[in-house]
Amino acid sequence: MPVGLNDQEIQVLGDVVSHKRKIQRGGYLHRTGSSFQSLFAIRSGFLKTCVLEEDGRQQVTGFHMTGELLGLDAISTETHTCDAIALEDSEVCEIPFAKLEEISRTIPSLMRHFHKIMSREIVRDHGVMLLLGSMKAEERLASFLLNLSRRFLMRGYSESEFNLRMTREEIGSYLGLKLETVSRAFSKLQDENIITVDNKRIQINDIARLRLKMGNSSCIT
Amino acid sequence: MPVGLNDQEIQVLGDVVSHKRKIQRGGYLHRTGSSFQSLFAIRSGFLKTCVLEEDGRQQVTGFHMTGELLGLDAISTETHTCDAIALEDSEVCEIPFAKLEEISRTIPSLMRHFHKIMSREIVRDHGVMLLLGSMKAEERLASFLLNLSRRFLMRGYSESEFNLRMTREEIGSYLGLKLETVSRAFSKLQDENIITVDNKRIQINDIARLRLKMGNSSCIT
DNA sequence: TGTTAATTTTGATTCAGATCAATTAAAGCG
DNA sequence: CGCTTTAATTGATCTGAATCAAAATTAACA
Repeated sequence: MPVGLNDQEIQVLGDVVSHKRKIQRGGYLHRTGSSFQSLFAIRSGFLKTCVLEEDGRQQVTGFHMTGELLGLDAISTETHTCDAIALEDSEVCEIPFAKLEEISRTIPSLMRHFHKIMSREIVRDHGVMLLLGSMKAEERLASFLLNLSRRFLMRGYSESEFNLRMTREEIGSYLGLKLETVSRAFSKLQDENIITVDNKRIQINDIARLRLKMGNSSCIT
Repeated sequence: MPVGLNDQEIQVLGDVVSHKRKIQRGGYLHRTGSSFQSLFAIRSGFLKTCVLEEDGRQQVTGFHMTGELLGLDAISTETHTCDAIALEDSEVCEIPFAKLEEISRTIPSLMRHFHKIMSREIVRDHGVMLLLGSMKAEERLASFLLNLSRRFLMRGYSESEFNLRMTREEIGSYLGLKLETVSRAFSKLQDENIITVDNKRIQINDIARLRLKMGNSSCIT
């Protein structure tokens, strides 16, 4: 159930959902090149999507949590263009895309909602492009933490204290930085008393100053 | 008329298109914050989309040519999230989005096609993220030129010789580089006899070696 | 629980690209 | 057409992040 659907829509969408699927930490929801049948709505857990380069390095294209929809990139070629890997035990609903299209034909609000979700993904990606194209290390990390914070808040969790599910290397891949640079940026923000870092546990002490760190760049949605 | 529609679809879509609009070089098709009513299909010309930062600097998020669809990002909030500016005199068809949704309800192939276009934009953005996150200057420029080359070819123009419509600064903004770095990368590729540069005129002499320059990174679609 | 493997932090050094600066070339335009 | 403005190239220098390296911490698991 994507964030923002009303009860009626959720009910109808419930009929579309063929079945639930559990993915263990480290497991794949889908792989690059595998054929596309369904979108996946995350019910619980945390996943990353990444494209694997020939030489083995991976580029993380996103981190995804409850309520988000995965697989939108695969509609285009009917083939998944990235790997989706669970960073903790997760549960997803499989939504056969053909069925979704069929049903959305009769429910305009569902169709509109689906279009908005796709559009939001495009806006998000533009935000990441801005981040990668024009921000420096510390600004990128601040932006990343504020984005996570906001998403946790939206889901009813603390916006100021949370556990990272991903490694420094995965953060670095997403932010276009090396893991050492990510680690140093964490330490720097901690030295300035803006955040407290205890390995994966992050506490934001001064969200206003963290926002300042991000600079004048547009916010990632 | 987005690339890839069949005759029947184009005809139906023709009924949706409310009117054509000309934009002079330097003119705005839409501005950040303006309300969203319509998508725009480029009939001719060349445009850039960019987000403007508070301090006046701009980040180019894309270059767009004939057959491409603009405004997808605005569906989400019903407000444009970027400026679209013509880099040469251009002509677009306005496609009222509400009408498009309505008609696509009765023509499954049109709906599917629209979904594929949105999805392709997401895939493209992931490609740019990869470029910005993991490629170095020369690789980025090679990737950019190959992408342009392919798009010109698809439209019946030469893949090996074309005019850039944008400045070095705009290329740099798109690629996350400073204009001097872009200029140096051009000169380097020319020194190696891979391309010939005469200001905005580009000639690709050895497309195979240009591809090698791009490295092993996934191609931008 | 102990042992191994993976992750994180921190320091030293290097380097790609940014910045600063000056010249040249091209594009507008009265 | 000549004048002004904008764009592009190239050089010199600086700097932020990458790389190399080592230690410390945490997680995995037999």
